[in-house]
Amino acid sequence: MSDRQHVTLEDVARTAEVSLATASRALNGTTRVRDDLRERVLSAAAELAYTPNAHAQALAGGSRRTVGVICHDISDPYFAAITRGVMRVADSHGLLVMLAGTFADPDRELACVSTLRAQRASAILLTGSAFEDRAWERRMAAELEPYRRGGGRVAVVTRHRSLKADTIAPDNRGGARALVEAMHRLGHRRFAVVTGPPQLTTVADRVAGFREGLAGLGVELSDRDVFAGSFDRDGGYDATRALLSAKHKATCVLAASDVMAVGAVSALRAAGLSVPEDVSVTGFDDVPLVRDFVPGLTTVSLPLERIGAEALELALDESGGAGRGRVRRLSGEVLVRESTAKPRRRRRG
Amino acid sequence: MSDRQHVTLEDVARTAEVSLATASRALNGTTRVRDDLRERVLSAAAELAYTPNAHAQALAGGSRRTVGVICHDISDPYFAAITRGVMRVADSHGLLVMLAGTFADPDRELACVSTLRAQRASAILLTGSAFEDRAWERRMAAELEPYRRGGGRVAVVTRHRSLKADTIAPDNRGGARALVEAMHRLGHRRFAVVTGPPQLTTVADRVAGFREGLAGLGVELSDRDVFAGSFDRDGGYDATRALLSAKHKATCVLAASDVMAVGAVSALRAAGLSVPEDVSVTGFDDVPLVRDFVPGLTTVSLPLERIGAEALELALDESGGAGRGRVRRLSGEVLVRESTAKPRRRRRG
DNA sequence: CTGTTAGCGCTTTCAA
DNA sequence: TTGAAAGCGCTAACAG
Repeated sequence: MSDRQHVTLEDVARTAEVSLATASRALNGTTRVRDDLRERVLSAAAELAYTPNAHAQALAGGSRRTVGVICHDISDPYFAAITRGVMRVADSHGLLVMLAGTFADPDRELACVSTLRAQRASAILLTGSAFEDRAWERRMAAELEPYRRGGGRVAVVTRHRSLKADTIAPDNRGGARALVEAMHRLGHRRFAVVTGPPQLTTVADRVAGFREGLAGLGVELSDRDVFAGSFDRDGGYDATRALLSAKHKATCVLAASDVMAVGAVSALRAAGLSVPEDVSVTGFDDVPLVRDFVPGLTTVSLPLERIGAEALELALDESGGAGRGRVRRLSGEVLVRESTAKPRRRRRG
Repeated sequence: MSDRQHVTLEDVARTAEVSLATASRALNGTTRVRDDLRERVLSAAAELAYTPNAHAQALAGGSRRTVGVICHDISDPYFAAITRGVMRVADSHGLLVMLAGTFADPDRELACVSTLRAQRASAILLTGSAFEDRAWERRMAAELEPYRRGGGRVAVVTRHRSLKADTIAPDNRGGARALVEAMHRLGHRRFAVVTGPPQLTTVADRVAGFREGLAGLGVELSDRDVFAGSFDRDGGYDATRALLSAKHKATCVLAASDVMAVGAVSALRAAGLSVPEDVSVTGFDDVPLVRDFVPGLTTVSLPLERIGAEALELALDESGGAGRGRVRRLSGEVLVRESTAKPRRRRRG
């Protein structure tokens, strides 16, 4: 009650003229409390604008009311959509989301786990790609292991090799394969890929899918057909400029994400080319706002919000082999829209 | 060390054969500790994969390592950009962001503050609009007041009447005024507004700005020129459909946000109209991805990331009248792009 | 510089 | 049912 001080349960108990234990029980509904006492406690709490100290609660062995979400960049609509899904589920469980952004920095990712561990988050969700890096994986595993031992739950989105965590696995590879098959059907034979850093498993899987699908159709995708930039809009723009300077003759540019595709289209336009008349462009993800682009972006649609929601549900679900690498696969759907068309100079298969 | 248990500072101290206090000091660097002892503590901590229990730390009067951000919907690029700015600053202060989404529900907003209060967040940032509702304001103030008394810091983005909190105030009104003036200069005389719920202060301010600016130019904006929907893409779409069914003869549609503008453009297109040939459309915010839309959206550019960053900085800054309603104004800039053109049937002023 | 000790605010036995 | 009391893990006096 004094200045710059919190109202504590003790204040409430005193005001209500009951013991601490009774006040606690009345507030939490753990045990039956005589009605009149409960009333007194409740009104005292309201009167004093009491809010329990979550730290004290957590420390006393009570609740773990938070979950941690680690993403690369919340302003990327891919992560924003996933996080939204997480938040919906968190909300329905009365959990608060602690959000950490790593800006795709492996070390920061590790540091975030450590912080979330310190916060005793009830679950940690790794929503960004893993990094294809043995040493990193080892360190991450070392960080996660004691967290789990302490009762923490972990779920990851996309493949995290050797982390044996519960996983929500969007079918990047299969989606990529299906996409190139559709483009091949449309008549395309010369492709280029505009992509992010290959160490990201998401990127690696998608590119592998492109390559596989094309190989199955007798089209080879060499390293000279792959242009990498940062995994964002500007990366798409830059990689496409590189492609243009290399005078690549692709009739179809495969971007590793919708956001990169947006950059790609802009770069193409800036160079005086039109989409899809001169070049076809595809994306990946089907993120919300991009759906309204004109021309509509051909892409692989992923249920982003659901991915986030299921990641948290999976982490929270204690049943069946919990924590021991359960994998839930989610497939994508190829959406052919107006950013792709038959290539100008068509050749028969 | 036993199963399903956390490694505590005591374990570390025991392993390092020092006292609890020494272990604490070695880890936190609060006081000088003999080098060899510190070494022992550090290596014991590393060996045991020790992570301090943030709850215990907070409870013991140590750190407050988190800040709370309350937004309406993280998948809205407006909030995503602001939150990104917040996270950047949080990161540089070693703070973790606790993110709460209210989906523009006033009650949930209140509940979020309460939760964040319980978590003893060092600051709470209200990034969504306030609701123009006396009762709500009172309740919000009642929730915030004890939080502040306990040393909590509060900052809000956009006007929150009677909350007398530190405020980052983007100049919605002035920006809106400047925007309509630019459109008037282009030759437009008949306007319609596609907007969100008028209870949101952001919406109210922008519409007021439109109205004011137009009035100054001798153009009246009546209630029949204003079409409201939800404050998102679909709201923009729906409101525009309503506008269309009402056979409104606007030559320029003023959307209350970029995201709504995207919906508006789509609705117009679906009705067979082209932008800007048949109708001009403007947005507000200049959110990232929309910058790549074609036609480029005429809008008022707001420094969203900076708004988020400054909100947290302001909250954290204890100097000068801290907490007592300091206001930092940020102005927007009118960006005329290709979604607006001279109206078909031009008339002289 | 190091160790001992008293809390921080709450939950939860254990008795009454 | 209710109350007293023992921690949860850590920090910060306070002595040594």
